[in-house]
Amino acid sequence: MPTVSTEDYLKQIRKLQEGAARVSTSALAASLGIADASVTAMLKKLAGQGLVSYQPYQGVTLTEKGEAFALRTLRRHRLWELFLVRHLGFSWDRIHEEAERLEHATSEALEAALDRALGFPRLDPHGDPIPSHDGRIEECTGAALTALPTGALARVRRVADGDPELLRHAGRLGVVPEASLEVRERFGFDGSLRVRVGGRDRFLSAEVARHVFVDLLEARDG
Amino acid sequence: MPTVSTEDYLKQIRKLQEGAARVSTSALAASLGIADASVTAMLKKLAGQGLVSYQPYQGVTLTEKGEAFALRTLRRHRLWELFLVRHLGFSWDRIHEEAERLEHATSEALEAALDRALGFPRLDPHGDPIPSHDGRIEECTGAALTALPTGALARVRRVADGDPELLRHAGRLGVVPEASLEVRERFGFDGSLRVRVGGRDRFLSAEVARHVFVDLLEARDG
DNA sequence: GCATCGTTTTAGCCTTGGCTAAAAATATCT
DNA sequence: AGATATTTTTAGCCAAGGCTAAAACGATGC
Ligand SMILES: [Mn+2]
Ligand SMILES: [Mn+2]
Ligand SMILES: [Mn+2]
Ligand SMILES: [Mn+2]
Repeated sequence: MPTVSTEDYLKQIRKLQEGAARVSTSALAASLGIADASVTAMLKKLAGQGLVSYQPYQGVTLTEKGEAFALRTLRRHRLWELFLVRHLGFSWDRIHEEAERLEHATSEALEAALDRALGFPRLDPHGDPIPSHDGRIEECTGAALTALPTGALARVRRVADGDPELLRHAGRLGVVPEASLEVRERFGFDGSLRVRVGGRDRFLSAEVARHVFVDLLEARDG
Repeated sequence: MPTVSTEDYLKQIRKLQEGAARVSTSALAASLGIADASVTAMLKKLAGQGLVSYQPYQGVTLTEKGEAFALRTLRRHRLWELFLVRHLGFSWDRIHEEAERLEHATSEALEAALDRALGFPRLDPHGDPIPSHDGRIEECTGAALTALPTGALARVRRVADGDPELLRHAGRLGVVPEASLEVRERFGFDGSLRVRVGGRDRFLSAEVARHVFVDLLEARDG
């Protein structure tokens, strides 16, 4: 049985591994808020358990076993996030820290019960894919909203879940997964946008637009 | 913030304190499944935090602060138990170990959300009282089923939650809180009973009857 | 009143997962 | 290449929460 720390390390390594093949000690330490030296020590333990492949000075990668545990924790995390929103009335900017704890207190049976109660969902409230029970996970598709031309029609697919304040802001504007929007105007000098969403015109800063990912429905001139 | 161990110790001390004023090191150790020496060490730490009053060789009692934490954990435990039954389809004999972990992963906000989703319940699935948010808890009333005379009509108030097998058995017989029953026959030699419950006659061993607590509705001759 | 017995504490050890400061390895720049 | 800067590891420390074995305490019995 992995510990809470083990689960959080593996989950974080997996996240950092997207894009870069090897994860550096310092990157992992910074993202976990833990001292570099402590991470070095932990990586040796994880390697000893066959959860990561670690060579001194060369960073880490997850083994198959490590990735399976990482995905199991991520699945529980995202099931809880959706459950908190749908069944307990939480707003999507308050669920991350709750799920961060609940994911470690979730048995196989509870995971299955959550999944069933939610109708075997494929996406969490932020639009991120929920890994399947047997460890498959869909790719995150969708282009950043910043990439859309004026006049484009698109559907929001996902909003990056890193910053609760950004989530609360986007949520108030109606920029949530499944929402349709149209790019009305682009301000090149600062990268901000005016979009039509939920029957209203909204201004989105570049900072917000960078964190919103969409599927293009139609590109037309404005 | 108390740790998981702290919460479990305080909860257990409170439980053992019912009936006996002071709780002995060995009783606590035995009930937690931890070595006596480890408990001695932990009690010193808890005393240092003002959570228990501890004098060497004299056992412990909870302080006001300690009792407040104990009741908070117990509240979360019982809210989760009820939630698992009502909203996640668990049976009442499988909820204890789940709640034993979830109780420690529950924020103030989550506690409140559970309470609301359940309609501010007063009893858990076993009929045990749920402490209020401000730390009040009702007494466990009700007489043991073994004490009822033949012909008595009663309503089940509570079933002792110590043994999952007993719970599963009682559940299958329909002996659950709120169920009405009538004592049809008493077998003095072994203390077992025949009762009418849920439209059927059921035999209850003394072992089961000892763990079922009822409110007497009417005592009449059979 | 003193020896014995069970309970409790002390002593010494362990693992987990943190920390800081210093040393070593790697990367970068001239 | 050599000097310097950055990254990573090592060394040594700590607190929490366990363990066993031995010593001390307190209750009991004679
Ligand atoms: Mn976590
Ligand atoms: Mn999410
Ligand atoms: Mn617990
Ligand atoms: Mn209960």
